[in-house]
Amino acid sequence: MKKNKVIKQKNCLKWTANLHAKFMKSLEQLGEGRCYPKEIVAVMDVPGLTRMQVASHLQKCRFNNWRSPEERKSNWRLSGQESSSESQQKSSNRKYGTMPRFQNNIPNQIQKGPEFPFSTPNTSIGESSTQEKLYPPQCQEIQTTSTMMSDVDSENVTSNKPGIITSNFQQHIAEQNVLSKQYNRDK
DNA sequence: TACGCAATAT
DNA sequence: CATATTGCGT
Repeated sequence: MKKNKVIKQKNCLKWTANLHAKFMKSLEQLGEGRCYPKEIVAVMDVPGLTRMQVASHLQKCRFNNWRSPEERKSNWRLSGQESSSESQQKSSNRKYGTMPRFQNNIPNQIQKGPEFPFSTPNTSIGESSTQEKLYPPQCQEIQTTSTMMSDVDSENVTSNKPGIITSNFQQHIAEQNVLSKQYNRDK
């Protein structure tokens, strides 16, 4: 036997807003109904990224819009509230290459806002009547994703340092690297 | 084969 | 909790 497979790493890819943005961009680029994980990976051209990871993330995105870990940090309260609405698709069609909700419009107009939505409600807890996005039984809301433009940088959890800074002019804070090791081992 | 998704594992 | 991995159906 030979020893190989040194490149076998079990990296827990950290889906940051940046990476996620690129991910979405690729989706739009490919087009609706054509976002195959393989293609996505190809267009993303991110070394280290495997089809599985994309597929896994894609799954979550499809189900719900997926909230970035950073955002998730902000609102984490309340519970319950569920709606029992179901829609059945009577299509034995395979939902291939479907995108998560909304899906950007066709590449017709790029939202280029010289402004950035700045919200600084980061003072503490307390108020937080954030408008929750409820899913009406039938219509879905369309939300425009913030058009972010930044380079790509693959973040490897393996001894990766925040060396790469989002060297850009107007870029919001860099990605925090608060690695919280949450090891919850139940007995 | 590859994708989609549920369940499951870490 | 988030992501990876596995398994099954299509």
